[in-house]
Amino acid sequence: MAHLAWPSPGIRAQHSARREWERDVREIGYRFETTSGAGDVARSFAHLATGEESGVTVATAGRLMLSRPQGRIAFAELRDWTGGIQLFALAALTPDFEEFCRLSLGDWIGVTGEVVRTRRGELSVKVASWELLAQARRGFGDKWHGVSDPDIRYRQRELDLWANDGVRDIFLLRSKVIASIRRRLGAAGFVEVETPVLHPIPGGAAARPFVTHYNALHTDVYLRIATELYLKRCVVGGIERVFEIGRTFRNEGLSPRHNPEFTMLELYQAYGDYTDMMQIFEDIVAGTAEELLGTTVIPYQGRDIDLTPPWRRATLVELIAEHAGVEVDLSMGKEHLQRVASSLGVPFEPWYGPGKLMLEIYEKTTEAELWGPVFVCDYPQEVSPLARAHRSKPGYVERFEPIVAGRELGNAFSELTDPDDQRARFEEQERERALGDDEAMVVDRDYLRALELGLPPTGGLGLGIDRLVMLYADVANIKEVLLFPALRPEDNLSEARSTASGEPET
RNA sequence: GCGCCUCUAGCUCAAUUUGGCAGAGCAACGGACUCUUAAUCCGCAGGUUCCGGGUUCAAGUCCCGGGGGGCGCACCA
Repeated sequence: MAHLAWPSPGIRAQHSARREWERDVREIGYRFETTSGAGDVARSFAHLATGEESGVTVATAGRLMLSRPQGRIAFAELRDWTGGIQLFALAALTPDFEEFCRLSLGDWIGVTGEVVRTRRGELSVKVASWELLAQARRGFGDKWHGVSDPDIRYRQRELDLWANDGVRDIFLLRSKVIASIRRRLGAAGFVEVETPVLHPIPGGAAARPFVTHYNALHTDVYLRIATELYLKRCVVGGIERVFEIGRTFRNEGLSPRHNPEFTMLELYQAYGDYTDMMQIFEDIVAGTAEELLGTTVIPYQGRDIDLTPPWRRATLVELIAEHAGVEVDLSMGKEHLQRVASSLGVPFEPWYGPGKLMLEIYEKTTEAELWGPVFVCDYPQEVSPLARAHRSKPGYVERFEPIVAGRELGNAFSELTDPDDQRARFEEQERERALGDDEAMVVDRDYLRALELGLPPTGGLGLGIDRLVMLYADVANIKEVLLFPALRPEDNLSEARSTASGEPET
């Protein structure tokens, strides 16, 4: 829907009376000490029989989500992040009973009282005292339907978190996923580090960066598009098992699967190669599923995904043959692969080499068909400037992408360790940039100097945390796993309107 | 960036095949009610139908332009 005008007439009219009430009648507490969460109370007294009074007094706080005043008696539902519990108020027992009945949905209150189960069987706190902690001057949407408008849900996530069941659970799950990965990697001897977000030149991936300006140095800097090069410099420095979970930024369009800032795990292991990385992928993805969801077979968008290791391993060439029905190989040469691409309706630029052509064919015909999980192995060197040449297949590198539900979940390779080879690859990238590839890499001399100190054989991987959480949470849109996804700013709307209506821009 | 869909009260949704007084439920506001479970009942109020033009006696509805969002394509993880 359209953006939300504020303050809207409805809001003003609805709440002027309540502002009076708050100012004149009710103090807002500074502090409230709870003995337990609302949901914790519900769980620990679940055994109470109908009509039974526990004799135990608790103090708990949260938002009022339902209110059913009924004359000399009132029921309400208090909810906090542990769950919910019914409140049971009596005119004869509850202080300021009339005001308690006037509370609005969404108001925060703290209550103390005995835990009882009502005659109708609902576990409740019998309110012996209560305190207003904050007023909700805006509504929380329909109490049955919540708020379904995605624009409101994403722009006002704080409202969405209360109004729609399950939203908060996704973010609690996300937190647990990241905690679980940290724990697993820590147990495997990996050290977590933090490398710069502001890069003098963007590197480690093929992507367009965001540019910003560093005043003190009178120079432009780039928001990182990957953590890769700094992390491998850590390995050169002797941090043999290193990882970072951090935000990376890519200056590209929004989609249900892309946000310009996203969270990536990158990990590097000295003395390892890409086969070690496959094992780590399986351990993280299946292990975390087992730990948090209780199973390695998870439902996703109406189908099951079996994450149980070991995952299928197949080469890019094999999978293209399976799904596109064509035999391809780098040895066929550029012209032949162009003809194959044309016959499949795959568009390409004239400067694409055989490797880029092969990758395009894969991405247009095969990738989305792979339900997986499957490790797609052995990419053309041409499209993998940081990966080490395959030990037995000329023209290819030791690289794989794990594909689940038709999507790349990450990327991994046996790292290129030879500084001369790396320099040549960077220079090749610069030639491609000159030909029109604005995502091609540029020569990173700091990185080359590091390689000249000696990088041992190293396996590395990247894993998109947002996409992993999407799988676990069974959601199709990345915005569902980002608390505050990128949206067009509302502030631009009035400006856009005046521009559209013919007023000159300033 | 391109294509398709969509936008009506604070929220969820109605409004007859190009058109004929813009409605309901919930929330809010006033009242009744001593065991409710989306409580119920009575009353009251609530609108720039996303914005700007146009066609028409008459536009939420039809046409043009713009904006937000969703989905798809493209690019990427």
